[in-house]
Amino acid sequence: MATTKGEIVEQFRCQAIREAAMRVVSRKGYDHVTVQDIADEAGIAKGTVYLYFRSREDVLEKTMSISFEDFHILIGEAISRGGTFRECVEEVVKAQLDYFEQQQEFFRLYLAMAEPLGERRLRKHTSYRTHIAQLVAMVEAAAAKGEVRDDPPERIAIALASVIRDVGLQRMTEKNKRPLDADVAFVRDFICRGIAAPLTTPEENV
Amino acid sequence: MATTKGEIVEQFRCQAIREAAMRVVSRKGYDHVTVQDIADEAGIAKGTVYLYFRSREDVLEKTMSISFEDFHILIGEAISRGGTFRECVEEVVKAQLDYFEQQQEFFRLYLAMAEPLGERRLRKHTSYRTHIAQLVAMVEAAAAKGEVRDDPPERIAIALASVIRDVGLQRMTEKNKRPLDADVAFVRDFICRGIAAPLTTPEENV
DNA sequence: GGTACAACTGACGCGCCGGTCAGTTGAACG
DNA sequence: CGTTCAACTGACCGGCGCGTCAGTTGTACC
Repeated sequence: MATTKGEIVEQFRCQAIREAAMRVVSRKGYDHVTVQDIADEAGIAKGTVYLYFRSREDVLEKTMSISFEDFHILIGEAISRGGTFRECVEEVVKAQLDYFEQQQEFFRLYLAMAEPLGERRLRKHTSYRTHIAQLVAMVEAAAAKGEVRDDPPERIAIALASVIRDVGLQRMTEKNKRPLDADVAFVRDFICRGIAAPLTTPEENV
Repeated sequence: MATTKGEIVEQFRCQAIREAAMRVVSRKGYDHVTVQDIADEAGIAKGTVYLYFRSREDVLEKTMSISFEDFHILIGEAISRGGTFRECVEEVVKAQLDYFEQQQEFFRLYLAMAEPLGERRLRKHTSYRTHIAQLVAMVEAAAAKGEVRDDPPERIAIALASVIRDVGLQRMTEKNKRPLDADVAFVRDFICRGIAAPLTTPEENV
């Protein structure tokens, strides 16, 4: 038997705990989540958490990594959907803002990870670095085709991620939302007309 | 006597504690600072802290507010130095990146405040809102003169703050620094060519 | 020197949290 | 029904951090 009954149960429990952890992190923030919180949210005893994870940090670490997997795939698809750099940006922005809207819990996790302080995390988390690396690759590809200015791709990628994140955050805290498309267009134009190659002068509007 | 001897001593102590708190926050991050840390850094006993502040939160709150005062003044001056919107942005970017470089302790504090999670802080801190309000006012003034696109000033201000912050952060974590001017120019062009009014097509370079 | 008082100290109380482990539950099997 | 065993539980331990307060120190005034 490839997967025993016990292994199936283990998978199920692990997933339930991670999902609980995600919900709790989204409510209380990474630093303020206790193991008891996670256990309560999952409807199990605290000790049970330790049957499936080594420590609190282990739970949170794995929760983040796995939550980011879907996100990475999503962004990867968005990038490959776009042709020009402008289209790529539009797809990425749309994908991110939409996903943030749908998965508010994940967005909070994303914010927690993007938070620079806390020493351990300080942008060092693998998932976050992977995310940035995706954007850097996108920018480099565009740079090779002469579609973007000759600036460090890391700078551009960071700037892109920053703007998307903070616009997403602003959307979350607003009561009456702007249409998603309006913000997608805003960010796309903001980015593209900010880093468009100097040669191509008359860019389209909206 | 306007200010008694006791009041002078009190002012002095309060300031010493706040400065100590700022240094410790910059090392350990907002959430992980203990009152004992602050007391040790200030060279006093923990109990003494409570003679001048009501609680740990009170120390950190006041530390933030007062640290931001200088910052607000600095940014205000930068804005008033600039003529065109482009110049204003250049001045603000330069002022911020330079200040972040000089006052790394403050920059960490700034990052801690910009962090969205943690409920209490979540962009609600007065100092941070004032900071954004400064930028919004700058954008609105430029919009009135037709220098920027017709997008919500809040969006533009947030985007500006985001880019500056994250570029500053990237500068901090890099070992071999780019010249400050290079990053100032990068952010300025990034912003301006991204939100320049559609009419003025041929913008200058660098 | 003696007194009074403000400033300061740091050990202590208390509650919280991560992690453990002896005990309980319940399912599977004979 | 009895046995076995893995899964699960939650009381408990050690440590930590906030805030307190009885006690100490230093200073000003008599």
